[in-house]
Amino acid sequence: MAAQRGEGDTTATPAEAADKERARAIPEAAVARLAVYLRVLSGMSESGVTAVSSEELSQAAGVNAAKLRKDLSYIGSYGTRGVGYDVEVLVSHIERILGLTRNHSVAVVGIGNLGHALANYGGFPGRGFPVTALFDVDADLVGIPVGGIPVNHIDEITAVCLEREVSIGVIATPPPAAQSVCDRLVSAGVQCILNFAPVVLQVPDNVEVRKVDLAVEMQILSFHVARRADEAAGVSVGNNGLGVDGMVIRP
Amino acid sequence: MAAQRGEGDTTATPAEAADKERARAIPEAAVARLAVYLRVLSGMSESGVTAVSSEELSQAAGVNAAKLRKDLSYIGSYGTRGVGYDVEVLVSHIERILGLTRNHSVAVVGIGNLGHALANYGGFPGRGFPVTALFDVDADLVGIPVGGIPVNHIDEITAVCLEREVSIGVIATPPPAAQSVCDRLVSAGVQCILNFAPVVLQVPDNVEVRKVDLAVEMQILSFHVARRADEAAGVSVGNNGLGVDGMVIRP
DNA sequence: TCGACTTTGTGCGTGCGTTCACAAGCGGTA
DNA sequence: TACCGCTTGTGAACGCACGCACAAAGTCGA
Repeated sequence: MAAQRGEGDTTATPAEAADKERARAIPEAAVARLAVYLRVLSGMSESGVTAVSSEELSQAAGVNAAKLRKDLSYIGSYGTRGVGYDVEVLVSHIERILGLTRNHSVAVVGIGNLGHALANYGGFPGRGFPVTALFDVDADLVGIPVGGIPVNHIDEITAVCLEREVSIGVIATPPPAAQSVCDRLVSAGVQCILNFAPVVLQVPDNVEVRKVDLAVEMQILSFHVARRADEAAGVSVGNNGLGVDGMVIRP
Repeated sequence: MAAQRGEGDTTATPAEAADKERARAIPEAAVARLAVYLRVLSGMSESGVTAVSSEELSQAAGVNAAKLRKDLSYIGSYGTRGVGYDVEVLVSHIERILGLTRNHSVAVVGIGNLGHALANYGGFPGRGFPVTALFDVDADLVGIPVGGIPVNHIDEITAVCLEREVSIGVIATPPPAAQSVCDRLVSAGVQCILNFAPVVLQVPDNVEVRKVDLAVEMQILSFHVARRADEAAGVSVGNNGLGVDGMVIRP
């Protein structure tokens, strides 16, 4: 911890090394937004847009312009002052930082409703994530192709994942099976797991887990709607119908 | 902004008002975790567990014990020192804070692969979110029941949502349709939207949007795997193969 | 009844992330 | 070539959230 930002590295290609060096310092939240910027930029690129200003891009991505510039500054200085950013240049740099240059192959475990949906996505939007393996416990499903890929039995996870060099595992199983599936994926060398099962997974330090829990998302929304309803009902900070100092905000 | 925490409210039921008062102060991040605690607690309750300490609960939820206690303190003091928390009590309080006492009915728009999966969830795990309406543009789908609910045409969103008092809208359409669908939901009075389409939605201030973007999640994972690979390759802070001070951490 | 132990609730310091504001830099123009 | 206006990149201040560490408070046993 608290490693001093020593600028004494002299090995490797200058630009490359600088990127890797920087990758550590990018805040988690900024990484998520970079992915959004990439999506917007890709759309612009397809529409023939070649240049964009931070103001335009930030609006399209739904964030603050200053925040966008700071986020982009984490990956380097690729803009032109007085002009803006070259769309293609930004796309390629963000892709490199996000590690999208290497092709990640994805395995989906649990071919239920959600698993089907994921398998049929077939190469997630924004490309670069080909689904190359599917697994399920149900013997009736084994061998049947879903989205063009045949389903393997769950016991084959380790072998198949090693063989096809799967780098990202997606868990879409019922909750009780999730941990066991996770363990198998880990033992197959998978270091990234996207978990749709409402379970807290136990993994070694070298494995990254992201979870998507639809019920949690719903409950967060529910919280906000409840808060809104309460505010509307006038149960706010000593609010008796008037503003704090008798002033009406946004009449 | 900067409203002083005035303790001069004398209206409404004491406990209720205190809750609403507090709801404003709960950090966004804490709300998300409360939902996780609720899930874990529900599981414990079903297993017959009646009491739990912050240490146990925090481990089950995968967070720091101190953080858990702080999160729970946002909703009130319902623990017993020297003992712990009563599971049922916590469950009911978290449910109230998250607004789960009122039944939210959910509409899913876009009955493709993902929409099917969502519709078949039928009342999301952890109950309280009954799916009561489905919509799609495809005339062939209209009338066909999915997960027990017949599909309506997308033009009927406003009427049906108003009639069934839908409070949460889920957008699972292709990207180009998302904004238009969103607008219709909003005009039907829906104030909470869960958006699976990779698009930045424009909504009025009084509407809450949460987005789930699978490609973004993948890309975040990709970033981490890339960072790990770089570290392993030795492109770290002046690392020449040895630890910072020549010591091997975790041999 | 009293003491010792256990666990909660929270005040406070620290670190991270966001925002502001402005200097630096570049293209266009005369 | 020199000036002007526009946009980037970033230093610095702010605010929030996290985690520590401890006092408060309750239970259990003697």
